[in-house]
Amino acid sequence: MNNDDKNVKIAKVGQKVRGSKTGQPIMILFDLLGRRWAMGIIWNLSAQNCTFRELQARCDSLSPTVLNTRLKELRAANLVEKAEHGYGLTAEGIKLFKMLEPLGDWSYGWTDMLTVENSSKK
Amino acid sequence: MNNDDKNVKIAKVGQKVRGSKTGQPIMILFDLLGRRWAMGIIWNLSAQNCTFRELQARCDSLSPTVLNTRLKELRAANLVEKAEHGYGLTAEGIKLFKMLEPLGDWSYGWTDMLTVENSSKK
DNA sequence: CGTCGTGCTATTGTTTTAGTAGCAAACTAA
DNA sequence: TTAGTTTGCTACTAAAACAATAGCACGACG
Repeated sequence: MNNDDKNVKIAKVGQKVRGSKTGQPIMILFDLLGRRWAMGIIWNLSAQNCTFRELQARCDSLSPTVLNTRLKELRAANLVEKAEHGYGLTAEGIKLFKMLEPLGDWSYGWTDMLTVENSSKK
Repeated sequence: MNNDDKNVKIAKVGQKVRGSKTGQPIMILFDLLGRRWAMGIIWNLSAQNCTFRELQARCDSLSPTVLNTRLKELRAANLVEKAEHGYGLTAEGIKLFKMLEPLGDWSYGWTDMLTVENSSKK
């Protein structure tokens, strides 16, 4: 079961990340989070633990291929783990979420601003 | 010059995002930031304004195709704008960066933990 | 005039993601 | 026991995103 995880590409410090060759921690993190649905999965799991299919439903029916890939990556990154009821965030995952949390409120004002801009200009 | 921006796909509130059909602001944001180098560009611009090529160099020589696409998206999202010296963050972009900033410190501990884990668990 | 740096497009090939189907294992109830 | 569900996940194919490289139009400078 853990053998699969060996194939998951999570960069180590100093190693090349997909695009980034500097290997700075922040870039490794951005590389991981900058994959489709990575942050969405963390966001949804923060609300409550989910089974594979629940998570899939919450993430707008994303394909199981991608969900499984993301889960492997996030588990390899020690942000997500198998829990009682499906999957859940690890302690580190919760810490990360706490830092992302403010984005939730901010995003409302941000999208409002975009809407106003788009409708007012010309 | 602004005509190009019309083709940039940034979801409006309530609209479908690439994968997400819920159209929640936070998912729109995650969709935008969850594209390659989006957060890396914001991170680099927070340090100082950069010309197109400087930014390219800082972002590990990412292809101009992608850089230009990201810049269009981020400008459409009102997070990045043309500044005196190349490109820079908007006021909103700076706010966003302030929220991402804690990730920088945290990521060091996080990658350390991963390294220890990987080397200790056979 | 040449030549330099800038922002950017075009082209081609590779990688990622989407979309769908379906299977093996665990559980449920008859 | 056996049939039906649910769960986690793999296989396959097509579409989209991205990488890599070349190079062009423009303005500044000599």
